[in-house]
Amino acid sequence: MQERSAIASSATEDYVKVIYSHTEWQPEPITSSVLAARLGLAPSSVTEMVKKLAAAGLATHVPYGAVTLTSEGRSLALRMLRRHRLIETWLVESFGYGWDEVHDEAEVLEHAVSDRFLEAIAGKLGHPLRDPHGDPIPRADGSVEQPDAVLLADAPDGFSGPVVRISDRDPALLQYLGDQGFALDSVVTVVERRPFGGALAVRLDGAGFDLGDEATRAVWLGAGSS
Amino acid sequence: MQERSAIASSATEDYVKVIYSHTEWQPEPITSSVLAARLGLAPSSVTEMVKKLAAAGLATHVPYGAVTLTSEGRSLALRMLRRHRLIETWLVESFGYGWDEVHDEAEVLEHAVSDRFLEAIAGKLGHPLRDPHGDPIPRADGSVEQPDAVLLADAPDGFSGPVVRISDRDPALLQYLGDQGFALDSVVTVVERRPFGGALAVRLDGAGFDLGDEATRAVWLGAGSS
DNA sequence: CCTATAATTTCGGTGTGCCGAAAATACGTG
DNA sequence: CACGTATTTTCGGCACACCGAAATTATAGG
Ligand SMILES: [Mn+2]
Ligand SMILES: [Mn+2]
Ligand SMILES: [Mn+2]
Ligand SMILES: [Mn+2]
Repeated sequence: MQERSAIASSATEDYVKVIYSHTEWQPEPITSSVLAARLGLAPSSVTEMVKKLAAAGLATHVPYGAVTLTSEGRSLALRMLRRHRLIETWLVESFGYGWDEVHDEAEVLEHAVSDRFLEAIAGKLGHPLRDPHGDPIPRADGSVEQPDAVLLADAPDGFSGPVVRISDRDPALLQYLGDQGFALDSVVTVVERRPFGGALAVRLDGAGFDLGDEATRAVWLGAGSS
Repeated sequence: MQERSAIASSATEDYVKVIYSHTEWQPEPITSSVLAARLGLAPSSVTEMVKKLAAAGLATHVPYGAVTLTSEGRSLALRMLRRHRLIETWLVESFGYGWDEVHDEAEVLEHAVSDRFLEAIAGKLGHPLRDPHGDPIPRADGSVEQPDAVLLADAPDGFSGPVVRISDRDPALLQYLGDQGFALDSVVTVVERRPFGGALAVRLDGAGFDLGDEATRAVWLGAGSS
């Protein structure tokens, strides 16, 4: 019999959360260096910690290869994402935070609130299934509704569809896009791809924008039409 | 020029909080061993940590003597007590927690919430000045209203006064007292002290109780009459 | 197939906060 | 005032999570 799922440190919680969420909207498995970059840590630190995750039965790791979660690791990750995203939603709904202001606060609170408290806010919010950025909120039983979506950067000319998700990694970008009128469910149409790796021209509510690489790699569009 | 008040670790925050609150209702300064007991740590750990607090300018310590806070330590303590007690109040008022259920959750959250968040809940609560246990909530500017009070164990026979504070250290005791009808502002009268270190007979809302040592050392009464 | 380069891991080391055992100190009693 | 006891401190050590430098491994181009 192995270690009965012991209480994870907040470092452990952050690792599995990042490992899981990396493959949420894209299939590419995560490598040590990407994991290090996302966590803001040195690669050597990550290698060591990943070994500990493996020893704890949360991850598997082929040396020099990708890091994958075990089913136990996945359920811890889903638990943490539920926490993170419910807290973000609650900060927006109940405290008037902007969608560009919630991430850092949630990043800390997700490790601190009790299950009782978390389920209380889930109830107050009516058990929402997506957070302010369109990321799916796993249910308490670990099930998730993952929407089909196309990265705006990959959408063909003429494609049109609702905004399904905007990555919350860069608050400044979120604020910019919010100011421009981008919101979940607003419909975006790809007008034209400027030549030589230039910007992507899109239309939103009748208005036109040129979006750079960073922006088009942060926005996902749902089932639409070409 | 010394270290500009650096961000304190949650260990540091807990130490100054306990040091300060020990002299809140009683004048006796705190010693290493009492501090260790309150924190649930070994005395040797406390000695070392107190040295670090002193080095950080938060406390002063006469070897083999008492631990005292500097003004900087005191203001950090007040900041933490404001956090702890506002969070406790909020859990009771907005989440239906019982007064015996809030302490542990607050103990964690006090280190995690941002100032913005804390002041938001303070506003929602109407800037209360005492928590569910009667402990004063310091204002954001660091000022406190400390009520005059007598420990029930020290009150003379015939003394009568409103409950001003009940220590939140023992949840089981809080629950018991709550079940018996004890609440802030309910009036308690000391009837008689049973001989040979026995219980203390009190009256509350017409009903009589015999309270043991632990209970009478946890309840404070306000200005009353003999 | 061989090698240069980039990614990854290993290794020695750090800071924080904790512990138990042993040594030092304080203090009440005789 | 001296001594035994209780308190406090010192000391060596540990767990956790991190780092940079050096060593190792993968792999892509020639
Ligand atoms: Mn987020
Ligand atoms: Mn989010
Ligand atoms: Mn409390
Ligand atoms: Mn309290």
